[in-house]
Amino acid sequence: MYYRSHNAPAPDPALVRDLTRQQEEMQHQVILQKPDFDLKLIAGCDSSFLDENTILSVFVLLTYPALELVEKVWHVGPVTLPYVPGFLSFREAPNLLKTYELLQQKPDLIMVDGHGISHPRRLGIATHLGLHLQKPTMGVAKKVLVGKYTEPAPEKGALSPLAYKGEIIANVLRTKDKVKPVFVSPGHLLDLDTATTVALACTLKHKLPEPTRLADHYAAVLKPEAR
DNA sequence: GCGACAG
DNA sequence: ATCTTGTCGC
Repeated sequence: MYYRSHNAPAPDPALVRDLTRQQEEMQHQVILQKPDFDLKLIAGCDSSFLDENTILSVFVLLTYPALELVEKVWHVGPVTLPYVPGFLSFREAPNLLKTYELLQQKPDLIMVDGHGISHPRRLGIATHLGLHLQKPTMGVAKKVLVGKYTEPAPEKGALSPLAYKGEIIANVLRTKDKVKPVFVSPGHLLDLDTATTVALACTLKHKLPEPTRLADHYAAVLKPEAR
């Protein structure tokens, strides 16, 4: 159960049961291994809302390791489900998948704003997208969803494991000196070490690595034009 | 039973 | 996610 403000719509128990079962089945298809790609293009994605039922999804494509922006696409669509912790993907992934189709070139890896396997059933939105696209994905979240960890050292590059049910599901990574760390986890067709290395390699002068930072930026800046 | 809870 | 004022530091 989770706490919700009194005006928020109560999630339908039957729906939650169905979505939970879907994630439990998808979980068996997740593959976590060293990728076989030669990382040349990396994508970042994020969403924002124009109103309660309209979502703006964004995908950016950057070169790696130079991190130069080569493409930026966005799409506006309706959202049906409410936000329920643990089921974010069912609310935001549909429109992100449509946006992905707009990319002229496809990335070798996708960095998602949210969690990968650091999720109750190892099916955060990054994993969900990876399974649907059959493409390597990783998640970079700003807040923890599940698991325990100790605060990493205050210097950039410091990290500590996020443990959940005896497994290390993510790395709590300090991407900037004395700034709150981010939670890096593999989504699909990737391993934790590579995800962590890439996250750090994509971090320039900000807390968020460039792919998700730019996607987040455009998700906010494009709002006026999107309406 | 009491908290915690991505975006 | 979104709503919001002032405030700190490069």
